[in-house]
Amino acid sequence: MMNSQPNTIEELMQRANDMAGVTLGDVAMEHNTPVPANLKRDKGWIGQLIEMELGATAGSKPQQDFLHLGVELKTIPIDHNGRPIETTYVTVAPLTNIQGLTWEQSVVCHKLSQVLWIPVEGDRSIPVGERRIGSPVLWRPNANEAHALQQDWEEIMELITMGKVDKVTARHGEVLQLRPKAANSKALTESIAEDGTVKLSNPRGFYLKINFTHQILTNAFN
DNA sequence: GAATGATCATTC
DNA sequence: GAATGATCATTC
Repeated sequence: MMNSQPNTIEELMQRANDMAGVTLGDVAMEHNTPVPANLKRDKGWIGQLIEMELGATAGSKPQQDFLHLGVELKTIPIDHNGRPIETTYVTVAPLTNIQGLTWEQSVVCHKLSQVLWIPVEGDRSIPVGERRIGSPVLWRPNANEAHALQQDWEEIMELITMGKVDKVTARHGEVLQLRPKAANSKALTESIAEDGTVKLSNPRGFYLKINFTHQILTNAFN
């Protein structure tokens, strides 16, 4: 069961605000969806449940969840202090055909231009169905945040362009990092070699670091 | 394999 | 306890 697409940001925010304080179990019941005992084999379950509730366009397209509203949806697990428990996946990193690609043209920039954050209790000691949804945060990066993101993105993409993708670790970047994003460490995709030819590497994704998303949530509630 | 949704689990 | 590298389910 899927709610209809919201027509305006106001409508989207009203739905998001209506979820605040509600448990995942309550939302799941509305959608006749069984609640998993844990997320080991259902890592995307919460995200997909919230998509149903808010009427996000289901699909695997590399674009914002609410394209007509210019909004990307992200659920984010938080601990009892409101600090994010996990980094936030943004998108797959392009490893080929990237000559001339600018920050402004990048999928990272587009997806992060406006994000609706839905905090959800993520402590593993709380049964999934009893975890409560928090107050939503509609965020647009301010000048400092946009600059930090662009800096990291440009530094990482430069290394990829130079054929050094396999030398980039999660330690690169202040707010944005590159990490594996694949079924497992054996998965391969084309990338650029140091001599400019094509080679194979483990697919990577861009992730937002915890300190960055924590600041976003903190700024919104203070 | 590639894209979505992410969290798990081992290592620091 | 936090962060990095590894992994899971699903769709096409």
